[in-house]
Amino acid sequence: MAKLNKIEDLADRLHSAAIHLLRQVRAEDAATGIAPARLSALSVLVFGGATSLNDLARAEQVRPPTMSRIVDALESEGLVRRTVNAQDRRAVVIEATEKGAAILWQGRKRRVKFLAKRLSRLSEAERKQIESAVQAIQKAMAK
Amino acid sequence: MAKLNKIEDLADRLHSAAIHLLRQVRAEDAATGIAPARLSALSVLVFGGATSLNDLARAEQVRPPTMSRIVDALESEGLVRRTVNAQDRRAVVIEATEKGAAILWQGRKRRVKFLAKRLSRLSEAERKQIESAVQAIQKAMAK
DNA sequence: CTGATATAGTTAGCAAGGCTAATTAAATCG
DNA sequence: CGATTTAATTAGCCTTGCTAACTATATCAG
Repeated sequence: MAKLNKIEDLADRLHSAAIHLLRQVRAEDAATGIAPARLSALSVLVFGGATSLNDLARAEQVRPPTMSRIVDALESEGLVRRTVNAQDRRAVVIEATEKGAAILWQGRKRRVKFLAKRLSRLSEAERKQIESAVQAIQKAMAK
Repeated sequence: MAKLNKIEDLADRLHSAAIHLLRQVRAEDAATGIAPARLSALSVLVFGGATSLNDLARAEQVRPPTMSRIVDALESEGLVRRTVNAQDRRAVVIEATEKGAAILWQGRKRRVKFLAKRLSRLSEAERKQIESAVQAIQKAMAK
């Protein structure tokens, strides 16, 4: 009843902390005026570059029809652009427009600044602890 | 360009780690057969006890009509029970049924076990780092 | 004590975002 | 060249978010 439960307790608290953190950070996204799934897809395009629809769907862990509709919405808002892939005319190339990239950047800055402000409440030592923990978490969660 | 950017870099990495972690953990919930918003509301009822509809909506950060519908669904699945509050007959008391609690418990165990398994890949020292970081994160994110 | 106001919850109706099944068009393979 | 596979879309469903409007009960002011 000792070790395992201790790890499960830690898992539980880490889980809660992650939920709590993301809830607050996501609230900042409202200021972009872009709905969550759209913003997330746009982020992949801005930071990862142009992709096909299937790859974008995979990256966002949704099915292609779902992503097709999200791209429709982003396109009609002028935030992304669809072009036919010349090498494979079945496929489309989706990329962020200038406008899309600019809006995403503002939102990104807002989110990171919010979290940074919260982290600035801590001591340098506490931030170092988080720094180490982030690495450990990445290691633990790697596929 | 020194300190502030360093904190923002940390904020960025912490944010990514939280997203990555929750994405994987949530995938476990599919096995419960209960839709996400319903599962989350049920969790509040099981771990926090009976509440009014408005309180439950507040706890889940949604509006009352949204919660009313979620409770409808949970009720028709036999996972929660609505009764009239005798002190204030406008209000309802919502509580988990035995069945609801049992199903939630299984899902909870699955989720925590999944995360614990990932954490068990780490050294005791790395888990200690996460332990400290969780406390620091809670402190940083407190209202 | 009664009429006005406030509060708890529901209903109606809309939008976003998830899914599967079926379709269209292009590429590839035998 | 015909059959199969692949990329994307369309159609149609469900869940979950919202606001506005409604019902029923409680409370408060005169």
